[in-house]
Amino acid sequence: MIRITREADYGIVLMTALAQAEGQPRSAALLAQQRRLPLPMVSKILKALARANLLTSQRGVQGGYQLARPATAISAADIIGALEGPIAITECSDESHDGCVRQDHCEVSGHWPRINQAIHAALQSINLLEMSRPDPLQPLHFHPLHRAMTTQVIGRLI
Amino acid sequence: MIRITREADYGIVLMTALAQAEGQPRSAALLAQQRRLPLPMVSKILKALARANLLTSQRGVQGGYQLARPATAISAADIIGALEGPIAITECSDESHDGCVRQDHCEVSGHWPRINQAIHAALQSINLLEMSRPDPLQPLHFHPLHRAMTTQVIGRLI
DNA sequence: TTAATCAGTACTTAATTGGTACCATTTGCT
DNA sequence: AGCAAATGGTACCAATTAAGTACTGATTAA
Repeated sequence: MIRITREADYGIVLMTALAQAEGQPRSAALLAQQRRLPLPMVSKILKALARANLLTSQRGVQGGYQLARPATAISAADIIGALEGPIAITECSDESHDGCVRQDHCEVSGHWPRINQAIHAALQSINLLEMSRPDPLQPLHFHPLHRAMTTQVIGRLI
Repeated sequence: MIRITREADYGIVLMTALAQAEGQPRSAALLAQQRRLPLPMVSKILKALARANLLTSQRGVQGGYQLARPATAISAADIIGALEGPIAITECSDESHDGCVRQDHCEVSGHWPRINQAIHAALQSINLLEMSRPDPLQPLHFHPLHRAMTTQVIGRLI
């Protein structure tokens, strides 16, 4: 129903791998191998995370990436935000709103910030340590949201 | 950072218009004109909302659409879910997870449901009546989330 | 000096979205 | 009965975006 890009998805996978590395630097190649992700993508994503100051990088032999802060101080919102940039939930929510031709007729524009904030708060409430722990609260294939949506939207499975 | 489709965006605009119609049926053409949206899109969206039982429809002359329930009983999650279908936030979160080749190496898969639920709860906490009211709490062009992301992601404006 | 590693950018291909067109069906009105 | 106003359904095209690849440059430790 709401999508993040695969880049952000992979980003979280990689960040959890680094969280489990306990401060040891890990090369892009090793992480790609561990998580079975294509190396060029891994490389690209790690670079972006480093530029967003979520990772520190060390070049050269024995170099690699490590978390820039403790895992508890990195949220899902941090990671997703770093990889997807400041694209808000609708077009009206970014600065180009000033040019929105429907501005005068759009009664909800003032309410999107509230929705955005709610989502942002939800993502910020989940930190990397929580995501890195195995032992999820729920069995692996139980997806409550998905089921809820499936029953609601009859016959429109994509 | 997280996106919904324009279809869902328009959907909320149209639902607020219908909420303000106070039970009077409104035709797709009228709504398109009022909100300055392309008629074919409006038509398509209203049809989907009716199929999801958020609207009732009346064919023929003087027909149109109206809310199937009170505005307080319709949430942002309902509307977005009806229009975007049960696409969860990542691929791993839908039923095809069973075939996910990275399953054994993906440590976060058990945590996505938690994230999805958090977002779903956030969207469900906002109902249509709130969205339909003018008088937003904040001035029209103040977008806290966007600013936060902008400062966080330096040099990667898209 | 050499090999490992990160940094940056440009490019190609595939998928998705936004939007349109068309025709069928239903219904009220004259 | 017939007409016009509506919704219902489906198929389709074009434009945008995302996913993934390739290549070249810069840095560092041994």
